[in-house]
Amino acid sequence: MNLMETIKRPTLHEELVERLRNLVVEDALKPGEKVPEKELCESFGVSRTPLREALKVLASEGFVVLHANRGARVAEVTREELENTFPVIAALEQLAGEQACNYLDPEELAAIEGRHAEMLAAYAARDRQEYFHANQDIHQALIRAARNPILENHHKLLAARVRRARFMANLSEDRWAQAIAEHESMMEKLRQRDGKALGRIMKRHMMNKHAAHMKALDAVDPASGDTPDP
Amino acid sequence: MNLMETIKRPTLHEELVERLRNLVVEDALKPGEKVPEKELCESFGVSRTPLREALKVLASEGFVVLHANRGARVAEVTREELENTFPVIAALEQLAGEQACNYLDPEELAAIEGRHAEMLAAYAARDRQEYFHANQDIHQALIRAARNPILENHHKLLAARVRRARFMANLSEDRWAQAIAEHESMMEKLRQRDGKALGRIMKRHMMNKHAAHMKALDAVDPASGDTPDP
DNA sequence: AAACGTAATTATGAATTCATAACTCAGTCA
DNA sequence: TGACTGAGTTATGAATTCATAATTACGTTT
Repeated sequence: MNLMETIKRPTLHEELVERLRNLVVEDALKPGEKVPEKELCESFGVSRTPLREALKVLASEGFVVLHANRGARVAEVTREELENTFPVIAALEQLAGEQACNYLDPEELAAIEGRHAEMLAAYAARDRQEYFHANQDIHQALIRAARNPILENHHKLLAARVRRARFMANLSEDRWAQAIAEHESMMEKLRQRDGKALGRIMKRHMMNKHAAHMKALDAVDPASGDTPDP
Repeated sequence: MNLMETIKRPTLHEELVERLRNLVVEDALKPGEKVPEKELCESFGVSRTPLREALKVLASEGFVVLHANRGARVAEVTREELENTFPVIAALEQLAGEQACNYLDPEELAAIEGRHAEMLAAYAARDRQEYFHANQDIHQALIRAARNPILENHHKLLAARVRRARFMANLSEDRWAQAIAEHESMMEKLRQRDGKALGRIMKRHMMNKHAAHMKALDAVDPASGDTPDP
């Protein structure tokens, strides 16, 4: 028989992990904020047990921090964390780029080409929202093309952590243009199925993003953690 | 004041995550086996709540698999998982190697030299147990030298998953000699603080380990998942 | 005897309860 | 005024309870 791999019926805690992680990544729960266990239980209509289970896994993923007998707080997005996270993502993207070219099928390439075109359109229209979405989809598709769920999983978690920082650093015009150029090169190498080159470009692309983020952070908060004085 | 960073009093679920993960990695809980919730509660002297919390995070780490209404089973170590995991570890080790040379201080180098010597002694004495431990310590120290907790954390999790496979593949004499040679090169590059070269070697070292594991697996189970016939 | 159906049992997910640590905020004293 | 104290309140970690899905055991039918 076997109509489906496994019936998709998520348990409460699985559902909650997804939802809470989104709240954190989408900045609905602000860094440093105490996670309001009670409120969330009521608004989700669940008891504390599954919610606390979800918080435990979110903590292991680094989205919240647990303090014994003092509950959970949303993890801060620190400069140090970004400094550490980007290089790891870059390494994973490099690997993904190398592997993607081995397995990519025509439909996948077509889908990526399409999204790439939409991203260019969003750039032309200066539509940051749509640009981010298209950009994210492209990276995700490239990672997926590597056919490595372990890689995909770790990348997804790290990418989510970095995505939280988009509220801190606004894309500069220069960086935006540079990113577009990098994506053009990526598409070129992808069409040629040149994995090594694609990997190198994706790594550099990510390290440039890293640099841009750090520069933007410097502009806002030069002393890296000092309290800003107004 | 501040005598300690933070008082080290792990909550039950944290303690349980560590202990259960060790049981899985050390093969006390066998792949595919149902995790005996009740038994473990009794033997650890805790209620189901913290134990189940621990299982949730172990599941997110990939050490157990949860089936709704059907409890937890120890994750299988499949060929496919190994095929996927090794390249990711290799990518992380490459990054670690590159970074380690930037920050390594003399005491750290001395400690690694010491452990390296002990590893050579274990090799000479054909002491697999001690060899594995020294080897593991060296890799861990190199990762730590990169001063990147994110990298360290992800590497630790992946390394633990692969460590489970050591029961499946016995180190061949050839591979052992090759691994020793690779470690000699690593030490050389480390002394020279040649990060790029160290990274390359560590990556290759890991991919060679990967190949050795796969070869050993082939010898035991050529059809990759078929039931072996005796 | 094999296959099916059904009742009893067990195991699991989730809610609830409970003991205690942490926090709040008057009241006290320097 | 401002720091300290301690009762009262709240929040948290963990145990327990509860409803139900899954499994097992057993009987029935062919």
